[in-house]
Amino acid sequence: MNKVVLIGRLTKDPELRYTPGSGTAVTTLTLAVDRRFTKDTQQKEADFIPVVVWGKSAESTAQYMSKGKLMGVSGRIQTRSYEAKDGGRRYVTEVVAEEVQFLEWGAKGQNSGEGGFGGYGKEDSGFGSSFDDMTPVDDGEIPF
Amino acid sequence: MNKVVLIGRLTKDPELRYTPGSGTAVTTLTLAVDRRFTKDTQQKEADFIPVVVWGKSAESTAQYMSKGKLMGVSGRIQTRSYEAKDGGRRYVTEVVAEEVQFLEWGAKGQNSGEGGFGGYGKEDSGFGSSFDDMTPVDDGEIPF
Amino acid sequence: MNKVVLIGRLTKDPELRYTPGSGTAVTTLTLAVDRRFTKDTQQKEADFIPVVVWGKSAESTAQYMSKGKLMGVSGRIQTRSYEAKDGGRRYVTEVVAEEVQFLEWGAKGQNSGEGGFGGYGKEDSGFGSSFDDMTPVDDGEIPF
Amino acid sequence: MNKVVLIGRLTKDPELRYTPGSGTAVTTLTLAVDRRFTKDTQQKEADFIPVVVWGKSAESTAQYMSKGKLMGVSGRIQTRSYEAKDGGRRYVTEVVAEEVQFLEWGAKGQNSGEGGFGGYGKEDSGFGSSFDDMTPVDDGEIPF
DNA sequence: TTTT
DNA sequence: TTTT
Repeated sequence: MNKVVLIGRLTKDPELRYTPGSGTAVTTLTLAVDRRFTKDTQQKEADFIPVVVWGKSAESTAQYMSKGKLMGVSGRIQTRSYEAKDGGRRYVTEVVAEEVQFLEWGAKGQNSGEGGFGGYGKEDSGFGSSFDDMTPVDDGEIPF
Repeated sequence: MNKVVLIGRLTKDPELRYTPGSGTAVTTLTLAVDRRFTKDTQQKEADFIPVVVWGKSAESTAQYMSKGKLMGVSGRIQTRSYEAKDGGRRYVTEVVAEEVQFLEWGAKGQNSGEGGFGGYGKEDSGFGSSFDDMTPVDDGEIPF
Repeated sequence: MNKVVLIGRLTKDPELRYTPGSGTAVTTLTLAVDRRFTKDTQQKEADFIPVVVWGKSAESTAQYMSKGKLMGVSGRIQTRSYEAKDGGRRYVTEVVAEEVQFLEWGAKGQNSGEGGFGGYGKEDSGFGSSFDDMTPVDDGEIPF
Repeated sequence: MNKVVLIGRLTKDPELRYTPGSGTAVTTLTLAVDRRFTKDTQQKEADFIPVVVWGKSAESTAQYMSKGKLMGVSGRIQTRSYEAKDGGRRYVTEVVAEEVQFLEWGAKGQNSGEGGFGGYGKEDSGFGSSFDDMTPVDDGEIPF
């Protein structure tokens, strides 16, 4: 059993790539998730969690999400390792999305300033989109 | 282990009560949670999940949430039974919230028509509020 | 978003049926999940959560699980209603399994008394089985 | 919202330490969690997830869990960074336990061979222990 | 109607 | 650096 649910904001615009082999879409992003217990002595009050999205959802995420937008993710924790430039082994722990839900909309460039929208609600005819059509892909194919 | 996470919309305004004994606040509501696999033959495409919120969060929920607003809930599934008016035993399965997150704001009456707000985003100075200060209370005290 | 994870014990042997239409296997069971906060004044210290398992996992569950065995389940909460014999509408809230994990093994009849096994560990060559091949089926097909 | 549930086996005996400041107990361990979709081409079929347990549960975990034992954990994902010996910044993503459940028992040294116990079931008078009395502690206090 |  |  390996289950994760996150609600947080993108720290940057998501990055969409395609695997060299099968050409599967894969989007990477980092979610800033606010902590509940913000002790005053605790300087950092959010966790910055790396997320990987595969398949059609990867493309939707890259299209509709951008820096600062709110997003729900469910999935699992994955660990992998790679060789760093200094020859050392680095260990990566990240969340592989199984379902994504857009809680605020807005592509990159939108909503930046004078009056773009950005809310998510009745007025915007927005609704939480939920995707689940991701194709898990072999680890070896990850292009990063 | 008994863990639940939901994101959904209130089907009605939340109902705030206080326990007869200790006077603890308790709010009940129903979340409509959209299903992911909407097969065309499937007429109902949401689940309507009863949620109970205790303590300070109960009051926040009653204050800031209303019909149609989007809300995140984590908690656990609780079952209990009661005697119906016809003398039969009824079994209730509901979610007891441990943490609530308001993904859209707006009290009852707000946002109804001409131009109230309702979005949740930077423009609205909105941010996802997360509460966790609920006091679990004895089953017997539930006033419904 | 609608996610549930449970670890609990079967209150009875699971019941395996097949849908009239497509003949899909469906197993129903109830998990007794111990509560964490057992206040002394609280007489009931477990929740009894109805679970539905579909497809190949339904058959595995019926085959390997029995009353008292420990089981992990992940899935989602589903609500539905039906007409009771007295003509009244009854509302059901249950967990639909997406993944099951057998934490103790033992078919019905096994492990009952003089020395059957029942543990789950190295000695039993047991390992946690995890299934995910369930076929969601139309609500209307549920044969109960 | 930041929720995690894991069921997996300890890759090594857990390590119990105490924070220099307040003397709070903290146990670190790694859970090997089997993946569901084991594609044949995929050499690694488990994720190795670092877990931190605080407080009284830290001591229980160190006392009752050991290499190979099966354990359930719920909690949240935490990220932090530290300076490596080579001067570079390293980023750590780990799970902070909020609840632990021992699905197999056995201290270090026990269950090693000829006939130690290790199962978890009626025969062993075992029952799933669930702890939740952990005291979250300041990041700066983590002694590693 | 409940499990250890 | 990994468990069954």
